[in-house]
Amino acid sequence: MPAKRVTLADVAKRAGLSSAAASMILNGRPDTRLSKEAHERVHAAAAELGYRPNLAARGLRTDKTQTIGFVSDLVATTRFASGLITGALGAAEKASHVLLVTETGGDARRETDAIAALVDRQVDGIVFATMRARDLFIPDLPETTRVVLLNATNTRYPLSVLPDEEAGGRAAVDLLVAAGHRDGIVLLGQNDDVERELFRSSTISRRAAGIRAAMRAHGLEFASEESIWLWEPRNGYDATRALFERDPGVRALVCMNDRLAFGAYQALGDLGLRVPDDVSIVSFDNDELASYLRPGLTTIGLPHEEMGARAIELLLADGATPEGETLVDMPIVERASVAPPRA
Amino acid sequence: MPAKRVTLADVAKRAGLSSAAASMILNGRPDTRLSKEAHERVHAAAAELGYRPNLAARGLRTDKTQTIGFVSDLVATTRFASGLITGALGAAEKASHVLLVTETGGDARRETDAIAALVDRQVDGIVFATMRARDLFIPDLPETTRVVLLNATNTRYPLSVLPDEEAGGRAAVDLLVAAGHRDGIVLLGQNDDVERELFRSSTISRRAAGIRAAMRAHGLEFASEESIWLWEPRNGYDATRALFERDPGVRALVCMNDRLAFGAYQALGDLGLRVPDDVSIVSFDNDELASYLRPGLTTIGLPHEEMGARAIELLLADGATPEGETLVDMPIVERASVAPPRA
DNA sequence: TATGAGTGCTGAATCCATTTAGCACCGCCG
DNA sequence: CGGCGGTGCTAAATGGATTCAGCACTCATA
Repeated sequence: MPAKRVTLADVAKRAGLSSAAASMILNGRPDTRLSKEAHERVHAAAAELGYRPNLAARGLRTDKTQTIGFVSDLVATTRFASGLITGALGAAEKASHVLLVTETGGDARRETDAIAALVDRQVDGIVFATMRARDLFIPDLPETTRVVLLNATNTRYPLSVLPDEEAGGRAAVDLLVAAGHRDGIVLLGQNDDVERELFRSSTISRRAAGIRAAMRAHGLEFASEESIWLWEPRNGYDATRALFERDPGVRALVCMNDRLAFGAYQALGDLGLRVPDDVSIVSFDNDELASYLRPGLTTIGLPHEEMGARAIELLLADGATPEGETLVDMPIVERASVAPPRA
Repeated sequence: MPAKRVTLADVAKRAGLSSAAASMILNGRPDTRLSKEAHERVHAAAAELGYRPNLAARGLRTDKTQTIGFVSDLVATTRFASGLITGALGAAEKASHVLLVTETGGDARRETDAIAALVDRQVDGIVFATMRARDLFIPDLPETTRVVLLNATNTRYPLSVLPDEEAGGRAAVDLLVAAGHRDGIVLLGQNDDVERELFRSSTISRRAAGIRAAMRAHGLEFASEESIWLWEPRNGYDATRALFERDPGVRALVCMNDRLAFGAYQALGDLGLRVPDDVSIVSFDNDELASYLRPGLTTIGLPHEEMGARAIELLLADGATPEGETLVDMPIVERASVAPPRA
């Protein structure tokens, strides 16, 4: 690239036309009456000079920047967030847009600052993503700013993209039932009696609702429900050990997430029990972990990337926007942790 | 926020001054001779109206956008990339900058497009990050664009940020030696005889070099070196089983990464061997996994976040820039996988 | 031969903040 | 009283693209 930026005026001059004409031609305006020759000359000149429009100047005039703000509470911690970003990045790229990414740590002040920074840069729209789907607080925004919520909901902004947790929950149970399980099924992580008042997050309650609906539909009941506050491997381990000491007849585990399942694997190993011969396991998230486990963990995946992509598509789709929630299917990834119950 | 954007002219009018004066005051220009009253009136007006400068307009004039491009080959796959981004995001936020993030998948064409998109938006600088530190290809850029490489090197752009793998490699071996290991130490993942010609990545070869240097310094030799092409748990599992079938006298494993170590844990478990009583393990990366393992894996961490932050700091530091490579210390995270060798 | 429609294009305003050159005024000195 | 230096501020240009209003022509029609 040359030292001096090539401007539209340079292109116009080389083509022997006004910059007005050059602008219209390069933007492919339909109703213009410029000659074929003019078109050719301008395009040739632009190509020869390596012209690239200055988007700051264009943005100043048109109030469109081809830039989308992506506000996330956490990108580092979970792979979930980076999946969302990757999906969003891909969709944005397809639409020749670019993503201004910010991270707020869930802190209201940082969130306000981040939004100000984005608005100052005239983003065309903002995607708010959160890791623990909740009703998100959103500061005031210019009315023209389009907003899509990703893994979150908000009363003021109706457009949101969520995983279809209800269906996912049902799928998990169906998997077990299809393998022949009816008794000794335990729900690991959630206990509605204990947690009725607890705010976990709206998507998690849908997951639980789906699980319960499927159990009812099959006329089954959980042998027990284990409430676990923190869904980390260590807690899954402890809960599983305690569970089997109390009730050795457990044949299947529905784990609320893969980390819990990972802990369960470890506990089962220490107890001399084998997956899936002695106990079957289904879980949620399709964490990286799930593929590392031996045998592979069957899990209902969180469709991060597709969700990210959908959010951008929704943001960019003008006109026919599907109001309300967009539910994205959770993929059922069957590995090797489910088998018929031992006789 | 009001429907119409507040412009500098609005502020100036309300303060009873010209926009030139308002601009100077709001930007805190030092040598200006405007009165104290003028300062107060302008600041008051700006506050009352909620004035926010239009950065597109400013950028057009000043060629500074307070925006940094972050080009990464992969953000989704490894947590490594998101750590880099998080670190970069934090440092950028401190400096009131914002990050335009793009992902290229390592594809040259997407890379070129991404850079064009960033240059079009007049970014102040670009950070190129790659997951597998390599000599990165970078298309032509305007001469004024500052560039920092993150986990990569390039002959044309000397500024780069890398983990101090050589020191990290030495630290891993030192840990084992300090616990009393001298014999039966195996290097899992790398075999210089086999891989001499193989291009893995420049940082990995430094890691290996550090490991070897420390062994030499202690007057030790590996009982064996296992070459593994893909550093995934499955491969670590297979290699470890084969290793112990061949040589049951192995007392310690230096794993080239945590996923390999994870596989080794699984294999050891299946073989009835315990970590760290029967065999000690040190590894690299401080993957999320490492904390999930039982007992916790002692590992030399990749300082993602600090690296990301340093890259931004380097980019923004004008003047006294440390030419060349900035090496970031790898944290030694001691958990429970190293113990004195069994007698 | 005006009149009108159509064709191909341009001039100038506009978006908003920054910045340079310089105006108007004051008090003071010789 | 003329001139000089300092003080406090403003007009206008600038950056680059978009866009509206309209100019200068040609050709056909009444």
